[in-house]
Amino acid sequence: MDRFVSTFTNKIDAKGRVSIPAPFRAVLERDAYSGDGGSKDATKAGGIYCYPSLDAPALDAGGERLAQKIDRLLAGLPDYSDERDELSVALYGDVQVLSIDGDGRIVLPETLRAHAGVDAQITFVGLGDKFQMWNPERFAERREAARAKVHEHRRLFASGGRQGGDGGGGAGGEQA
Amino acid sequence: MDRFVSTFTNKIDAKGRVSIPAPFRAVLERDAYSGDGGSKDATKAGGIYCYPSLDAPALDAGGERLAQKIDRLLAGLPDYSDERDELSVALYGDVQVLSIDGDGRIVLPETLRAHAGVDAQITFVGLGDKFQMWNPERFAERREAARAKVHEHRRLFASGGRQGGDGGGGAGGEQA
DNA sequence: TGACAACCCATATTATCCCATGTATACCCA
DNA sequence: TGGGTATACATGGGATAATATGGGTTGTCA
Repeated sequence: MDRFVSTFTNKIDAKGRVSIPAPFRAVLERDAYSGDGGSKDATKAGGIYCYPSLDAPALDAGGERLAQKIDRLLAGLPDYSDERDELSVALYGDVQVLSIDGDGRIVLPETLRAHAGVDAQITFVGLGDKFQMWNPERFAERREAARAKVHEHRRLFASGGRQGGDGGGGAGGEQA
Repeated sequence: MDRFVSTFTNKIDAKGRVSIPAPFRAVLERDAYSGDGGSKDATKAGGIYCYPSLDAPALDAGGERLAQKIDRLLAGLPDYSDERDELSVALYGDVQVLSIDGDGRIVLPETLRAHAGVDAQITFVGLGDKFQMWNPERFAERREAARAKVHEHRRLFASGGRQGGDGGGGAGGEQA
């Protein structure tokens, strides 16, 4: 199963266009082909779902698999519950379907750019099922925080067998 | 089960390329073949997952098995939780998928080289499930520190007898 | 007709592939 | 056992393809 991994920083040009990192594009294409019955239509394969992150100044995006995941998430909540209504609005309400042009670029609408606080450059961050788009400076902070947290909690999930080298490497961690 | 063992030091050429030590390459290939249903696709078999070590100026790397380890780690967390997003950033976001060319080499991106502080040469250190890449001088220091520490703790687990303190380092046939 | 979006093309930079070389190790044969 | 050869590996360089990015042109809708 393909995942979105790594981070890439690309430019936003005068027209508001951004290149999707090629590895992400590859994941999206495979996703679209396998997701529905194999329509090779570029328009279909080229669309990504994008919406403001609920809890961060960033944008969440992904392909068919992400959309289906949201569906399943909502399906799990009871009909007519307040929670479901709110979540539906929050998730579906702000979703934009962005088409990818022949050169692998999308155009970010002003509302989305505002939410992420991006201007000249934008950072793509792979998160497995989806990816996020960040203002590069803000992401740097976020990344540090995340690394600190993993470092802090590492022993919690290190239980499942000797969590590899950092356990072993831990013997030598005293520099740095 | 194959493991990464020993240490090797190779050169980084003008283009940023490094040869993966042949024994490590062999482990990676077997890993990729056994990991998924036997796709002999070179692209698949040729990729290694690499990310900055959390607590050392080094790079962690491995094959499919390492990737699956990360997946399992995240699979336990609920979708769309803050915690999951945060861990995803540190785990997926920092990972780079480096493809191995026909000559068994990878290209280390500038960001990774910076984190490890490597320039002309780089030391590969086998750690079982994964391996690390170090600046040769720094690794020499770390290894001394690790040996000292092992020696210090030796009596704690010395009951078993065959506790060859070498760790992996000492066994290593340094080359180059 | 004007603004905006989709499309097409040009280009520089970067990564990927392919081939050549030197060297150390393993192998073979006398 | 010694000499010679073959093989595998690390490494360097050049050619080629992919990618990101800038600019222009056409089409579309208000």
